[in-house]
Amino acid sequence: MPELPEVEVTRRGLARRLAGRAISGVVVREPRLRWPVEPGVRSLAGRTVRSIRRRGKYLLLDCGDGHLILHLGMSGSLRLQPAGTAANKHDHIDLLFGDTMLRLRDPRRFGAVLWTAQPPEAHRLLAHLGVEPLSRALDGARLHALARDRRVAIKPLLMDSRTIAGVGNIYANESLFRAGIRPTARASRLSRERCARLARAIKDTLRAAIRAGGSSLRDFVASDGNPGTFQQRYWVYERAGRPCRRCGEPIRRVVQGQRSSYFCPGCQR
DNA sequence: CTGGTCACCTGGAAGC
DNA sequence: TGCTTCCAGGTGACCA
Repeated sequence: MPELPEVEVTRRGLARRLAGRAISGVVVREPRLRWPVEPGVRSLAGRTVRSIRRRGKYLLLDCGDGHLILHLGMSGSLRLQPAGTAANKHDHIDLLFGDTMLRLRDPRRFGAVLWTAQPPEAHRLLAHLGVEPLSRALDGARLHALARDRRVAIKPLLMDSRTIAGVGNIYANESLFRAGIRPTARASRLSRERCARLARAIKDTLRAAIRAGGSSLRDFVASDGNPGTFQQRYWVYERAGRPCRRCGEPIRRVVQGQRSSYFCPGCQR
């Protein structure tokens, strides 16, 4: 579920409450996530969380002598609750901070909790991530350069984390609508101008989603337990057959790389 | 290298 | 009501 905006909303909520606080205990109820939760994670008590950063869809908790790397997969959420709150099904891991705890819930268990003593950017899962979409590094020229020699369609390219980090299925679809580009357009055929438009659309879409608290379709809640509302503003995502909010033509659905793509045949070329 | 497919896992909705 | 099938915010591994 969580794409960049949901991870960023989570990060901001956690940073406000946890930065500078010491881990007083760790509870691992279910270590079978995307990768087994390493035994070392159970012995983090005593360390202080200095800061919380984000790279793509990864959250990085700086603990001084190492980083805790968190990923929410398809169905994960991180909530701050009073320590001692009864655990529900799928509440796999708690990080205790005195009277507060950070709790990972993840029904599908595609998420990850990893520890690394190396700089996190050097970790094998992060080392090959592409440009941060909200950074200045992503602009029309950069996107044009990334797309220029690629035979794939633009939509799967946007979702390829080695190219751009953090754009998932919802926001790839929504960004392409805003840019007026069909998801099936071949990346290499996009003009410099259309790439500039798309780069702006990606940033505008992600920023608007963050302001709305992210999207909550099934599972996602922010660290305070509140759902996001951006799903109410979708132009195309999960709107197949319904009229385009701009021109009225029915939204179409096609499948690319086993993921659903949605577009308006009138507004997107 | 590239592009395409499969696998991992659970739960909700739709179909019969 | 109950069973079956399909689908879902991700991404590493594997193949040609």
